[in-house]
Amino acid sequence: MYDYYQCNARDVLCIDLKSFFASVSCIEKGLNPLTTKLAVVGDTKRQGSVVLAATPPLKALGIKTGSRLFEIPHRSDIYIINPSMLKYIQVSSRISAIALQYVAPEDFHQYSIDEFFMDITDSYHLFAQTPSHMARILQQEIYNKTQIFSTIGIGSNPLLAKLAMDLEAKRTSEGVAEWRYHDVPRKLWDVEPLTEMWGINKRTEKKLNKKGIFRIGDLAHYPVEYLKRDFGILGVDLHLHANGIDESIIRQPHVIKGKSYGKSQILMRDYQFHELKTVISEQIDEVFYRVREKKLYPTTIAFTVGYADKGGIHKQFTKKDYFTSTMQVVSLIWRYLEEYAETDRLFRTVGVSFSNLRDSRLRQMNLFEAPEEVKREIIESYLDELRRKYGKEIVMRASSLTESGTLRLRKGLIAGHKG
DNA sequence: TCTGGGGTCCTAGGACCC
DNA sequence: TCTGGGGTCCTAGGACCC
Repeated sequence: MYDYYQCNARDVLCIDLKSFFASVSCIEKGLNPLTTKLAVVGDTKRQGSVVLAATPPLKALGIKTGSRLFEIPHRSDIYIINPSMLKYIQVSSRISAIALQYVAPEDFHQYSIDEFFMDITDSYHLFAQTPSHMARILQQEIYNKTQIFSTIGIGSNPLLAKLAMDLEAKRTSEGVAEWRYHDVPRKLWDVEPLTEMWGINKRTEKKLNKKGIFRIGDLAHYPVEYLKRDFGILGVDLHLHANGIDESIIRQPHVIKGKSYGKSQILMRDYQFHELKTVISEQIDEVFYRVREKKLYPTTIAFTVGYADKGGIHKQFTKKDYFTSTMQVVSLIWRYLEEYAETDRLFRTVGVSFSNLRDSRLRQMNLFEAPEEVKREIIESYLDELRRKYGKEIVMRASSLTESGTLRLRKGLIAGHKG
């Protein structure tokens, strides 16, 4: 047993916007999310497309996030629509702004587009009697101003707040639940299967089951040294989390270790090998544009291509200096693929990712750098200006106009979704 | 009836240096 | 000459999140 008196004792809220994409899309159409059957899917034209969000009445029919479009029954009372990412981002920002009326920015953490944390320890007194009261005030205000329902978990640390939200608040009609350390044995330890808990998915569950661990309580009582031996740091985290312990404090955000920017796509059809070069170029162009906007250059670039049936190639390259142009990266990748890809097979997925980013402002001009390189950089920065002025898609490579180009199709898409 | 897209973190093993 | 060991960087691959 742990001495919970030694642990963080804060008042943290974890707020989840209920069926967010689906709700926003309903509201946009003047429909009520609580009574309408609506699903937002990645792309309505693809039968295999995944469901990104579904309203509660549709979920009641067995359709959930991750279901496939072809699993949704053909019925006149079911709406199936494409995402409107711009709209979702707008609504999400409005809601975050509401939350920021109640905490200082450093006590606020946006976890994803539809989930955020607030440490209200120092501020809730100004607005409410108790943390739970504060949660209800916030929930009500979000609803009044946006028509979006939220579920809120309250806990003594971010983990307990998240667990309270996932495992209890979501299942109640009011959508608020509070978990303190003393609730852990009663509320957390009976949880089963293990995948119910944040941080445990199928693979880990399987490995834990082999050890005879089936409930979170089993995990909490399993000797931590064995978990450490078999799972490393993750094993220690599993042990602590099963005991409700999480020492992170929102005001001291952890530094992200290896930030990366990437772009990946599942292609609309199977591609032949020679067609890939265009797509890869487009992706690299886009990611370069994004990192340049942040005044960064990558020292490591990675790419993945997946065959249509199965398997694929993943490779990363690191350059002491750093990569500065699309051409440079494309030719490196292409040379590799020409040598190692099975060029007579068909391809279905492509992705690139940049990491190990360096601040370009610190850049020292390398006197030995090929003049061609410098020229390309100048050209790219000029094109960036055009992109900023007229939008990312205004500048297309000539190859994008060929059959294999995807840019024209993607025009009007944001974050890979139809906007 | 294959296929969302964007991320983060961890580990193991090899290369290389002192 | 069968031998040391630690630090750092890099790559591949796995796992999980929303």
